[in-house]
Amino acid sequence: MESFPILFPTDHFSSSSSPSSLSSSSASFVRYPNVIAAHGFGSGSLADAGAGESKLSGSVHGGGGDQAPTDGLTKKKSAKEKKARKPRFAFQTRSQVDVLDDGYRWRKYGQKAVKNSKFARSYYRCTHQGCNVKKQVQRLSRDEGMVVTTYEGMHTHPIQKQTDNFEDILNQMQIYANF
DNA sequence: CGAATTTGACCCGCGC
DNA sequence: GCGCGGGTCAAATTCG
Repeated sequence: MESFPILFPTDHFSSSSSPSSLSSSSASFVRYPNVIAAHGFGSGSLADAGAGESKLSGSVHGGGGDQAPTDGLTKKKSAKEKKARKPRFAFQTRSQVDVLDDGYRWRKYGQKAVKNSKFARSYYRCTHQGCNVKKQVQRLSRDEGMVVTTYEGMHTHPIQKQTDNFEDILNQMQIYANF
Protein backbone atom coordinates (compact mmCIF):
# COMPACT_ATOMS: atom_id res chain seq x y z
CA MET A 1 0.00 0.00 0.00
CA GLU A 2 2.97 2.17 0.41
CA SER A 3 3.70 1.98 -3.24
CA PHE A 4 4.03 5.53 -4.33
CA PRO A 5 5.00 5.87 -7.95
CA ILE A 6 5.99 9.42 -7.26
CA LEU A 7 9.63 10.04 -7.95
CA PHE A 8 10.34 13.36 -6.37
CA PRO A 9 13.15 15.02 -8.24
CA THR A 10 14.17 17.99 -6.20
CA ASP A 11 11.16 20.20 -5.89
CA HIS A 12 10.80 19.38 -2.25
CA PHE A 13 12.71 22.24 -0.87
CA SER A 14 11.79 24.79 -3.40
CA SER A 15 8.41 25.92 -2.25
CA SER A 16 8.21 28.45 -5.02
CA SER A 17 10.61 30.51 -7.05
CA SER A 18 13.72 28.71 -8.26
CA PRO A 19 11.96 27.37 -11.30
CA SER A 20 14.80 25.51 -12.85
CA SER A 21 17.99 27.03 -11.65
CA LEU A 22 17.66 24.80 -8.66
CA SER A 23 19.49 22.01 -10.38
CA SER A 24 23.15 21.78 -9.61
CA SER A 25 23.04 24.73 -7.28
CA SER A 26 25.50 24.82 -4.43
CA ALA A 27 23.22 26.85 -2.28
CA SER A 28 23.24 26.31 1.44
CA PHE A 29 20.35 25.16 3.55
CA VAL A 30 19.61 28.58 4.79
CA ARG A 31 18.35 29.12 1.34
CA TYR A 32 15.29 27.06 2.11
CA PRO A 33 13.00 28.73 4.60
CA ASN A 34 10.89 25.62 4.76
CA VAL A 35 13.73 23.55 6.02
CA ILE A 36 14.96 23.74 9.52
CA ALA A 37 18.09 22.02 10.63
CA ALA A 38 18.87 21.24 14.21
CA HIS A 39 22.09 19.64 15.27
CA GLY A 40 22.99 18.36 18.68
CA PHE A 41 22.14 15.46 20.90
CA GLY A 42 21.29 14.62 24.44
CA SER A 43 18.96 17.47 24.98
CA GLY A 44 16.80 15.96 22.34
CA SER A 45 15.13 19.27 21.77
CA LEU A 46 13.89 18.96 18.31
CA ALA A 47 12.92 22.03 16.44
CA ASP A 48 9.19 21.79 16.05
CA ALA A 49 8.88 25.20 14.61
CA GLY A 50 5.77 25.65 12.61
CA ALA A 51 3.78 22.80 14.00
CA GLY A 52 5.00 22.91 17.58
CA GLU A 53 3.04 19.78 18.22
CA SER A 54 5.09 16.64 17.91
CA LYS A 55 6.74 15.78 21.16
CA LEU A 56 10.04 14.45 19.98
CA SER A 57 11.78 15.16 23.22
CA GLY A 58 13.27 12.46 25.39
CA SER A 59 16.45 10.51 25.61
CA VAL A 60 18.18 8.98 22.69
CA HIS A 61 18.85 5.83 24.60
CA GLY A 62 19.56 3.21 22.04
CA GLY A 63 19.91 0.45 24.58
CA GLY A 64 16.65 -0.95 23.35
CA GLY A 65 18.45 -3.38 21.14
CA ASP A 66 20.96 -5.97 22.22
CA GLN A 67 18.39 -8.48 23.19
CA ALA A 68 20.15 -11.22 21.27
CA PRO A 69 23.72 -11.45 22.52
CA THR A 70 24.26 -14.55 20.47
CA ASP A 71 27.65 -13.30 19.57
CA GLY A 72 30.06 -10.86 21.09
CA LEU A 73 29.62 -8.65 18.13
CA THR A 74 30.63 -5.09 18.51
CA LYS A 75 27.49 -3.72 20.01
CA LYS A 76 26.32 -1.48 22.78
CA LYS A 77 29.27 0.77 22.51
CA SER A 78 27.80 4.05 21.52
CA ALA A 79 26.21 5.79 24.46
CA LYS A 80 28.09 3.50 26.77
CA GLU A 81 31.75 3.41 26.08
CA LYS A 82 31.81 7.13 25.68
CA LYS A 83 29.43 9.92 25.19
CA ALA A 84 29.44 9.33 21.49
CA ARG A 85 28.42 12.71 20.25
CA LYS A 86 26.08 11.57 17.57
CA PRO A 87 25.03 14.44 15.40
CA ARG A 88 21.33 14.61 15.02
CA PHE A 89 19.71 16.44 12.20
CA ALA A 90 16.12 17.32 11.90
CA PHE A 91 14.75 18.43 8.60
CA GLN A 92 11.31 19.74 8.26
CA THR A 93 10.34 19.67 4.66
CA ARG A 94 7.14 20.00 2.81
CA SER A 95 6.69 16.98 0.62
CA GLN A 96 4.10 14.36 -0.10
CA VAL A 97 6.49 11.50 0.30
CA ASP A 98 7.85 10.50 3.64
CA VAL A 99 11.07 9.04 2.42
CA LEU A 100 13.25 11.73 0.99
CA ASP A 101 15.72 9.98 -1.22
CA ASP A 102 19.06 11.46 -0.34
CA GLY A 103 20.93 9.01 -2.50
CA TYR A 104 21.60 6.45 0.16
CA ARG A 105 19.97 3.10 0.58
CA TRP A 106 17.74 2.83 3.62
CA ARG A 107 16.15 -0.20 5.11
CA LYS A 108 13.07 0.27 7.19
CA TYR A 109 13.49 -1.50 10.48
CA GLY A 110 10.52 -0.33 12.42
CA GLN A 111 7.40 1.69 12.56
CA LYS A 112 5.74 3.09 15.62
CA ALA A 113 2.66 5.18 16.01
CA VAL A 114 3.04 8.56 17.58
CA LYS A 115 0.78 9.67 20.36
CA ASN A 116 0.22 13.12 19.05
CA SER A 117 -0.20 11.97 15.53
CA LYS A 118 -2.52 9.53 13.97
CA PHE A 119 0.28 8.59 11.68
CA ALA A 120 3.25 6.44 12.54
CA ARG A 121 6.91 7.27 12.64
CA SER A 122 9.12 5.23 10.34
CA TYR A 123 12.60 4.17 11.28
CA TYR A 124 15.21 3.64 8.60
CA ARG A 125 18.77 2.47 8.72
CA CYS A 126 21.57 2.71 6.21
CA THR A 127 22.16 -0.65 4.61
CA HIS A 128 25.81 0.06 4.18
CA GLN A 129 28.04 -2.15 6.28
CA GLY A 130 29.71 -0.13 8.93
CA CYS A 131 27.48 2.79 8.27
CA ASN A 132 25.19 2.90 11.26
CA VAL A 133 23.41 5.96 10.16
CA LYS A 134 19.81 6.05 11.23
CA LYS A 135 17.01 8.07 9.87
CA GLN A 136 13.49 8.49 11.09
CA VAL A 137 10.60 10.11 9.37
CA GLN A 138 7.63 11.53 11.14
CA ARG A 139 4.63 13.15 9.55
CA LEU A 140 2.92 15.97 11.28
CA SER A 141 -0.66 15.27 12.13
CA ARG A 142 -1.50 18.88 11.51
CA ASP A 143 0.04 19.05 8.08
CA GLU A 144 -0.01 15.89 6.16
CA GLY A 145 2.24 17.56 3.65
CA MET A 146 4.80 18.31 6.31
CA VAL A 147 7.41 15.71 6.97
CA VAL A 148 10.10 15.78 9.61
CA THR A 149 13.13 13.74 8.75
CA THR A 150 15.64 13.21 11.48
CA TYR A 151 19.08 11.96 10.55
CA GLU A 152 21.30 10.36 13.13
CA GLY A 153 24.95 9.74 12.47
CA MET A 154 27.04 10.40 9.42
CA HIS A 155 27.69 8.40 6.32
CA THR A 156 31.22 7.23 5.86
CA HIS A 157 30.84 6.04 2.34
CA PRO A 158 30.09 7.63 -1.01
CA ILE A 159 26.59 7.88 -2.25
CA GLN A 160 25.34 4.97 -4.25
CA LYS A 161 22.63 6.65 -6.11
CA GLN A 162 23.06 9.73 -8.11
CA THR A 163 20.57 12.34 -7.11
CA ASP A 164 20.22 15.45 -9.16
CA ASN A 165 21.53 18.06 -6.83
CA PHE A 166 20.63 16.42 -3.59
CA GLU A 167 24.19 15.37 -3.40
CA ASP A 168 25.11 18.95 -2.93
CA ILE A 169 22.63 19.29 -0.15
CA LEU A 170 23.93 16.18 1.48
CA ASN A 171 27.39 17.55 1.18
CA GLN A 172 26.30 20.72 2.88
CA MET A 173 24.61 18.72 5.54
CA GLN A 174 27.80 16.91 6.39
CA ILE A 175 29.64 20.16 6.63
CA TYR A 176 27.03 21.58 8.94
CA ALA A 177 27.01 18.50 11.08
CA ASN A 178 30.73 18.40 11.17
CA PHE A 179 31.85 18.19 14.78
C1' DC B 1 16.65 -16.10 -5.50
C1' DG B 2 17.79 -12.11 -3.08
C1' DA B 3 16.75 -8.19 -0.88
C1' DA B 4 13.57 -5.17 1.23
C1' DT B 5 9.49 -4.69 3.84
C1' DT B 6 5.96 -5.81 7.32
C1' DT B 7 4.09 -6.79 11.94
C1' DG B 8 4.64 -8.22 16.67
C1' DA B 9 7.09 -8.79 20.65
C1' DC B 10 10.64 -7.33 23.78
C1' DC B 11 13.49 -4.15 26.37
C1' DC B 12 15.06 0.00 28.47
C1' DG B 13 14.66 4.53 30.71
C1' DC B 14 11.93 7.49 33.04
C1' DG B 15 7.69 9.13 35.44
C1' DC B 16 4.57 8.92 38.98
C1' DG C 1 7.61 -0.32 42.61
C1' DC C 2 4.90 -0.40 38.71
C1' DG C 3 3.40 1.62 34.36
C1' DC C 4 3.95 4.02 30.11
C1' DG C 5 6.32 5.37 26.07
C1' DG C 6 9.54 4.86 22.90
C1' DG C 7 12.85 2.20 20.27
C1' DT C 8 14.85 -1.95 18.29
C1' DC C 9 15.17 -6.56 16.66
C1' DA C 10 13.55 -10.86 14.75
C1' DA C 11 10.96 -13.74 11.76
C1' DA C 12 7.82 -14.09 8.01
C1' DT C 13 6.23 -12.29 3.70
C1' DT C 14 6.34 -9.91 -0.60
C1' DC C 15 8.41 -7.57 -4.42
C1' DG C 16 11.80 -7.12 -8.03
